[in-house]
Amino acid sequence: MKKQLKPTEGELEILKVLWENGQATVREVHESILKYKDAGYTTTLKLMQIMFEKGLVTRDDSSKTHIYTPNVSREKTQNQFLGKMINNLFGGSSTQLVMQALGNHSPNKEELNEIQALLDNLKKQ
Amino acid sequence: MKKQLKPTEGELEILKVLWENGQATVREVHESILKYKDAGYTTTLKLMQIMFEKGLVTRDDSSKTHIYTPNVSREKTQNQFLGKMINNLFGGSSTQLVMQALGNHSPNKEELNEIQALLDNLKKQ
DNA sequence: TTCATTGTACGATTGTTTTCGTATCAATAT
DNA sequence: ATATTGATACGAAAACAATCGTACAATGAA
Repeated sequence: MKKQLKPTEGELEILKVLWENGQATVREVHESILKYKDAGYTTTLKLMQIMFEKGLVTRDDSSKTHIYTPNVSREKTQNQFLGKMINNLFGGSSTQLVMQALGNHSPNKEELNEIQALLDNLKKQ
Repeated sequence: MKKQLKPTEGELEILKVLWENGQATVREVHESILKYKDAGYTTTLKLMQIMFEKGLVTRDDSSKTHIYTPNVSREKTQNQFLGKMINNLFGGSSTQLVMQALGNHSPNKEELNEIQALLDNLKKQ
């Protein structure tokens, strides 16, 4: 198993769009990013090309407009970042991270129930 | 209120040591980092000097060997990174992050109780 | 056909972070 | 006194990330 490389900040923004859409063209990704920040089209393009070289995405270049697909799972990437964070910032304790996240970004009733359900499940083991 | 700048990866490693020890010399920080990765002493030194310039740490240079103290709180930094992560990787849902963290780094019984307590508290509101 | 539009490729520049070599100073031991 | 040790300062290079301009190809409309 090859160790997955850590996407950069900019790459993450692109992956986010790809994860949400399943796949996308450069144009689509770019439009999506434009909604919240300024950027040149070729900048996004270049980044996506680099991501392709790195293996973070695959692409279908059978037609003129290439279609990109994420090649790393959102879950794996989430865990990668969570792990780093737990180590660097929470002294290795995932519980600390959970507590801090819960305390600061209070979930609503429904979400609380979801978490409760998961918690119950963990307790059973 | 001045917006706190986001420490880099390397800066975070140093802050980690400072947070754990309350304060430390360059030598101490460096020894600590050596335990898990290779690095030159002057590299650590330079980084800490830069962090001083940025205001991430303060230092007491009254004696030859300077003593560094963190100048950003661990909590604030944690939240800063949590927030970024929730946005970039968890579609804005802190609950998703919590679920993922709980599911993948299972806490022990005691920790489960801690979380339960916090959860109960949140439910009351 | 010709022109405008919409794409990709890619080199070059800029900016940021990390790394390291060298100079230098202070304290201490010989 | 001088050499050694352990510290800081700092410039410069290396590595990495992001940005952009320009060239060029394909497509479709006039």
